[in-house]
Formats: sequence, C-alpha cells, structure tokens
Amino acid sequence: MQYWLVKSEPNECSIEDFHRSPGIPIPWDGVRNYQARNFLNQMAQGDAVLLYHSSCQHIGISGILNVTRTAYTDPLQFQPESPYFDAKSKVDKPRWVAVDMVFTQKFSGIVPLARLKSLTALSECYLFTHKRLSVMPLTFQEFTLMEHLGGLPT
DNA sequence: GCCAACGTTGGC
DNA sequence: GCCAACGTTGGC
Repeated sequence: MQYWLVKSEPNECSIEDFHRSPGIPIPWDGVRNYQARNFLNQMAQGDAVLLYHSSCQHIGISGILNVTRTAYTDPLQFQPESPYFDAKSKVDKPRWVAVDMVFTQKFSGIVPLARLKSLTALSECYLFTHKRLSVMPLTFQEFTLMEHLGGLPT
C-alpha cells in the first residue's frame, strides 16, 4: 500500500465530483509534468490518495480517493481540441499517462493549507519541498496525520 | 552541456 | 493582480 497526494483546482475536479458518483472511477488525466507522470506510473491498485484543492477560496485537503486502474495512455494528449493536447507525443510512443480513481471519503471540512504548514511533522512533506508538483508520494505517517485532521471537526 | 528566456503553478 | 518558484525550450 502506497500513499499519495494529488492537486487539482476544484473548478476542474473536486471531491464533490467524486462524491456525486460513488463507486464510479474517474480518470485522473491531463498531467503534463514528467516527475508527476513518473509518480502516476508508480501507483498501484488500491493505493490511497489525498485530494488537495488548489488556487481556490478554501485551499487544502478535501478528502480521500483510491486508485482503481493503474497507469494507461492518456487519450487527451492526442486530441487537438483538448487543452492537454501534446503535438510532440506520438501514438506509438505516448508521453503521458492517466490513472483512474474512485471516491473514498469526503472530509467534514477542508484541512487548510495554513494548518498543514503549522505542523513540523509535515515540514519534509513533498507538498512543501516540491512546491509546484501536482502528484506526489506521502509517507504512511504523513498520510495518517492528514487523514486524522480530516476526520476532526472544523 | 550551459544558460537565458519564457511559461506555468499556485499562494497571497 | 502580483510575484516567487521552478520546469521547459532553444540557441550556442
């Protein structure tokens, strides 16, 4: 079992989108950063993923997802009308991958970024050491701490 | 291989 | 809207 954190602007994809469709896997696609892609490739079925809402009113962790399908070719890279189109990616040698994730838990409230920043136990977290990365691994300790914060009243 | 220019992310 | 961080591109 591995632990991850993924970022998304909630107007693109939020915990609500997953909550609305329990049991229905949703593609996590459009990742266009090599380090993030490499982490997507490492994901295994059943891995636990914290969802982080960025660039919005309530920045922070909104809930938990689980990986249901490991990395596969992201079809958006071949669709010229998609904002995630990549003209340099070839069908016989795709650059980008997607995984599928399913709803697991919506926190009672967003765990705010400021709260996460205040905890020394998270000071070495990828969230702070690799500021602009959108897919990152978490240690078991980091994951369980953030999961616990999500279960507390806000 | 170096590095300046440029573009994007994302908090504030 | 600003700007720091930082990844990518392309000339040399």
